[in-house]
Formats: sequence, structure tokens, C-alpha cells
Amino acid sequence: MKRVSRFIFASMSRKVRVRFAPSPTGGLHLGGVRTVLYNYLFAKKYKGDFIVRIEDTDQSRYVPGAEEYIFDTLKWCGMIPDESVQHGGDFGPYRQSERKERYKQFALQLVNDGYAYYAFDTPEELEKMRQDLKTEHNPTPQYDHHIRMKMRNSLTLSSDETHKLLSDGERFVIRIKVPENDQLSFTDMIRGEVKFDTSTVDDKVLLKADGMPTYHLAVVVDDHQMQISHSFRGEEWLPSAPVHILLWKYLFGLENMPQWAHLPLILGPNGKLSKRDGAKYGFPVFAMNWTDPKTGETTEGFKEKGFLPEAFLNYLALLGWNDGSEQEIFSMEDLIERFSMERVHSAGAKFDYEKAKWFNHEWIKKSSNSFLLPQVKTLLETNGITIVDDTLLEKIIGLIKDRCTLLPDFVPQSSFFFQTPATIDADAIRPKWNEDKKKFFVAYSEKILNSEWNAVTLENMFKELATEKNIKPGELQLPFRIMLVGGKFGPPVFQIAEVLGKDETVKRIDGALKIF
RNA sequence: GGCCCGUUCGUCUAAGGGCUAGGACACCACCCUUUCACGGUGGUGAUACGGGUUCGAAUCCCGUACGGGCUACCA
Repeated sequence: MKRVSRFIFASMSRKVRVRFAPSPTGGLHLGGVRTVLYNYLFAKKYKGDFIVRIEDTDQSRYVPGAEEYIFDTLKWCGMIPDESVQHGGDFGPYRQSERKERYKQFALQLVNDGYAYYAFDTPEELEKMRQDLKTEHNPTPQYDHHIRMKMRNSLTLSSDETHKLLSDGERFVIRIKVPENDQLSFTDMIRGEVKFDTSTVDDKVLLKADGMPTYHLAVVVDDHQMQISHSFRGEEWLPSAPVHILLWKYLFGLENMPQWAHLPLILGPNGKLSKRDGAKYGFPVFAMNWTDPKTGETTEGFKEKGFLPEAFLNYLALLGWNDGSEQEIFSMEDLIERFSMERVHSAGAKFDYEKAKWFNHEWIKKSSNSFLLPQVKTLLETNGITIVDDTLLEKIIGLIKDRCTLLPDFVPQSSFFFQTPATIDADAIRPKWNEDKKKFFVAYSEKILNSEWNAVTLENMFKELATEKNIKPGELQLPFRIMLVGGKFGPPVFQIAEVLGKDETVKRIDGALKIF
């Protein structure tokens, strides 16, 4: 493992302020949630601010409901922003579409300083350029220093022509003028020094024809104005880092640039984890259910699948990070205490649904019955089981939680406590069933009618009677279970009887005896 | 194609030059349990390859291979 950031913390003099900057274009997937988590942990660890900024500069990709969804997800995860569209703060607005004018002003400043230029090329002209220059060795020609002087922009046009086009209202963009032979580098908190040769960097658009900034301009301006100290984002942003370095240099000074960490990607079973393939993988990719407002199609989320947020985040935290010990179960408090960016792995990690489920199982087992109660209760009620006695349900939860990996498992594991089993797995008993056993149960159900009602007594009476009748108690337990539960599963059978109560137990024995 | 990032059991990972390469998930076996689980014990299983440097390399350097990302007026 490469560890690089010792000196970064030494130089961490300013207040820690980090931001999660999602684009509201759909559901929040695994990778996004982990990015939030690392931001959140880092902020809380250093008593800093966690900011959520909505990056909605692409109006064509605006999806209604997506912004709300993001905040709902954060709430479910228990990661509450200190500043955001919903939480206020001194550095707003926190929606980039509402900061439009600021970006333009900086773009114009760059033009004036000679670091950027107006470009009037139409989409058709750009397409033509790409087609004309395309070769086997260069399948995707870039708008860069090689060709900028052959295009229609303020570098090739005279000052008068440029002004005329501008005053005529001709559509234009502003592009950064990337220098030709510059070596750029920065120290990534996870990867160490990363170098770039500016000759391979293209003249990215900074301000679009609709007046909106692109990500490149907006992120730099906002990170500066919001006084962001550390900037964490996915590895897919690494190639555009040189553009951002240049902008920091031109606009606000390299010394004010946040420390960067480019997080490794989370991969699916066959490489890149894609939002669309959620159903195909057989496991969710979104944190919560997401319904596409256009198609009406719903993609299942971890929440609805039955994950506890604690477990979901615990697993995500470990996907690319560990504290060096062999501990795997971490609460949010633990994570805040132990987290460090320098121990984040640099390689991508494949998402393992089996392990995710294991974490959930662990969290269910370690959660108190009362903590689980409201969630299980809701689940049962949506499945048509009315809960009248919370104390009883709590007891039942304690009996069955070892057997539940996902929250919905509580339904089949507990429904027989509330309803007479709809089906009885009689086939499991019939082969070994006989008249003696039947007589045993007739006698047993009579005997327990007058008995003290607890698991221990029930079990003792069961064994005594079996011995009396010369039958091995073990051979009778499975039939008894089937009578009460309907199948071969569930907690110890006498505990089930205890919870069921005298009347119901006797009733189920009688009912089953008619079928066998 | 170019640029950037990466590479330890199937998967997530530990090991900051000195090891029988450790743990977890999954899998298998056994124990516990006359249900299903939990739990316990054990097992299968990895340093991509080739060169250096060194007494000694998973670890440092170079190359190769492979994987991933980026290459939009998307983020």
C-alpha cells in the first residue's frame, strides 16, 4: 500500500471543509454513497464542515426528484450536511444553476488575461473537424493547441471580427487556452505525485453557449468561494485534473488549491458498475429505490432490499479502506475515529454482494431487539400481520434475528407466531409417522392443558411422556415443530410453544393431527 | 490510438526489505444442535510475468502483460 500524505496533515492549517457535489441526474449509486461517506468521515474526524453542493449545470440532464432523492438518501444514511440547499449556510447558493453569473465573470477574466478565448465553432464544424482529423492512430481528435489556430475563435479572428460576432449575438463558448509544453503535477492524498504534460491536454470548454459553466470552471470557482480545503472525487476525474490545476493557477493561486484525493472506483462483476445494470447483477446499485420519472421504471435500492444503513455504510467504508487492524465491524462513531485518507487503497474494488449481506447479518445480530422493533413491525404490517403487543414482538425478534440476513427475512421467520401456518410440510413427517406417535401427541396436548406454561416445563413434560411411551423424544420433536411452524425452520420448538400460548399450541396440534 | 490510474487467495484486504505470506466473505469437512440458524475447529486457495538493486524483495527500480478510467458545449 502506498501511503503518501504524512506531510499533508502537517500542512493542514485551515479549517477542514469538504463537499459532496452530486449531479441530480438520477439515483445515488454505491460509488456515490461511498464518496459521501469518505467526505463525511473526514469532515467529522477533523471537526470540519460537510457541504453538499448540487452540480446542476447541465440543464438537458435535469431530472425532477433527483435532488430530493439525494437528500433523502443522506438522511437514511445518517449523514447530515452542515451546509446545503436544504440546510442553509454562509456560502450559498448551494445550487450551481443559481450561481450562473459568478462563473461568467471568471470566464471573462480569463479571456482578458489571455488564458482563455471565445470559440464560435458550431457543433457541425466541430464534428467536421473530428471527422477530418480522425485517423487510425488518433481516433478522437481533441480541440487543442494543434488545431486551435485552424478553428473559428478569438485567437484566429481579428479583434474587430470577434467583437462583431459577440455584438451580433453569435453563439459562443469560452475555452481554456492550455499552454503547450508545461509540466503540471500535484500530490494526490491517495496516489502521491501525479504528473501531466499539458501538450496532451485539450482546450476544454469552460463556459457553454447557454451561459452555464462546465464542471471544470464551476468546481474551481465554487471550491474557492466555499473555501473547500479538501476535494475528494472519483478516480474518473483524474485526467481532467490538469485543467483544474491550471484554473487554480490563473484564478486563485495554486497555494489556495484544496488537497485532492481521487477515490478508487467501485466495480461490478464484469468491470465498471453501471447504474442501468442494477437488475442484471441480482443486487441493488442504488442506495434507495429510484423511480425514473420518464419511464416510470423503478430500480430497487439497498434500503428496500432490507439493509440497515449501518451495515450498508460499514461495508462501503471497507471497500477501499481499512484501519490496519483485523476489525471489520465499525459503527459510524468508530469510522469517524479510525478513518484516514492515507489508508484508502488506490486500486478499484469489486462489489461483493455476499459480503454486503454478511455485514447486514452481523448488524442485525448485534442490534438490540428494541432497535429492530419499529422496522420489523412496519415490515410485518405491510405483509398483513397486525402487531398488538410490542413486547411480544420484541421477544420474538430476539428469538429469530440470528436467522435473518436481510430485514424481509423477519416475515417468514416470524409470521407463524401470529398466524396458523397456511401450509404444513406433512411430507417431512409422513414416512416416519405412526399410530403411537399420534397417541403421544393426543396425550401431550391433554397434559399441557393443565400445565405451567414455559419452555422448560413443556420440554420436560415432552421428554417424560415420550419415555413413558417408549418413543425417542428426538423423533417427536420434528413433527411437533412442523405442527407449530409448518416447516423445518425456526427457533427451538418449546420456545415457540411458549410464545404461542396454550390455546394456540393445542389448536395447532389438533389441527395437524387431522392431516397426518 | 493517446493520456492517466492500477495489479497479493474467486472477492475485500494485511504485511513500510527478513514469512509457515495473516484476516474476512464465499466454498468444503467436522463439532454443537434430532429443525433452520448462531457458534466453534480445521481445510482448499494469492504476491501477473521478466529483468535488475540487495546477504535478503509481495515490498524499491525498469520493462512487458493484463485490467480500469478519461479522451462532449455530461458530470
